[in-house]
Amino acid sequence: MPAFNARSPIIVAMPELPEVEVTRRSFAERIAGAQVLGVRLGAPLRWPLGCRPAALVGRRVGLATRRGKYLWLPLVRAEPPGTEGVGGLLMHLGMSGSLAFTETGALAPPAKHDHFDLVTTRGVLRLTDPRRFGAVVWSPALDAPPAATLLSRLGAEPFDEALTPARFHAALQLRRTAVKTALLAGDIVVGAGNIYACEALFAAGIDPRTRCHKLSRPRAERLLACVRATLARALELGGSSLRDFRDAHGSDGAYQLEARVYGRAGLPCERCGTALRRIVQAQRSTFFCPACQKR
DNA sequence: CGGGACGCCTGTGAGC
DNA sequence: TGCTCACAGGCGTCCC
Repeated sequence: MPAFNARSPIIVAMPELPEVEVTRRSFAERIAGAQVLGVRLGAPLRWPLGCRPAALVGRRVGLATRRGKYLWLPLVRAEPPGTEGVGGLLMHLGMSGSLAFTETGALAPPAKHDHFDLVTTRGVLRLTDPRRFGAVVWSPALDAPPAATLLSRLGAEPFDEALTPARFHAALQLRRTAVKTALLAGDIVVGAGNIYACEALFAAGIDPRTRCHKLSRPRAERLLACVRATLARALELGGSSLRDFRDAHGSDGAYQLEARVYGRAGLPCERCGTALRRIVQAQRSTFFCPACQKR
């Protein structure tokens, strides 16, 4: 039983947008410029790779980028002359995946849940994913299928300044579903997974069952600010945990989130003392304070 | 066409 | 103490 007033430390096993971004930063510059020597495949992931592993050999690794929770690793073909092509790997960590880049010579042999190794001249990029919801998919270009198809459904990046309060509010006006469900769906704004969606709605004082189109402009603006603040805070924590990880403390690189509502059903709201509730929306648990969060 | 249900997969932990 | 089994979740896909 957690202490009465303590926030529950939640070990975030699933990679949310902040952790994906921290992961990207951890290897992007170190692997950029390397040449692909080979690919090792383990158990199948969500989708097949989509090309022969040998087709990647000799390609030059570009700078990894992120869109939503997807990572794009450009693999440039330069030889022979006249056959230049960008192409690359679209990667997703699912809910239990992690990526680690290990300098050449220090790599452990692949274990049970290591499903993909990109062996390069600078080291090995390895995807580990116990539940195998993750994916590594070849795409001939970022703006061609299958990458473009997968990314086409994504909403705005949460920190994109083009996502103004007015645009956020306008997008919500077009929806009749519950606001929590819309946040999770990620087609208006990406990045708020189940935990962050709950936490952001609590911070904004909005009942997760509120229909999107019922939200006033000021409340929509407040929600957007809270989504951003929640993700920014997690990004800070993710960054600090990564440093801990490098210092050889954490064993799995997980970081801790101070949850005010997530996983705390029955415990008192730390703002008003009312017992927090758990409901199910779109097959997912939602945690909220029935007193602080208004429709 | 919006919106909700389903299923993939396996580690975890509650309950017997 | 050991076993069973529901549950957790991102998100593409299917169906109403």
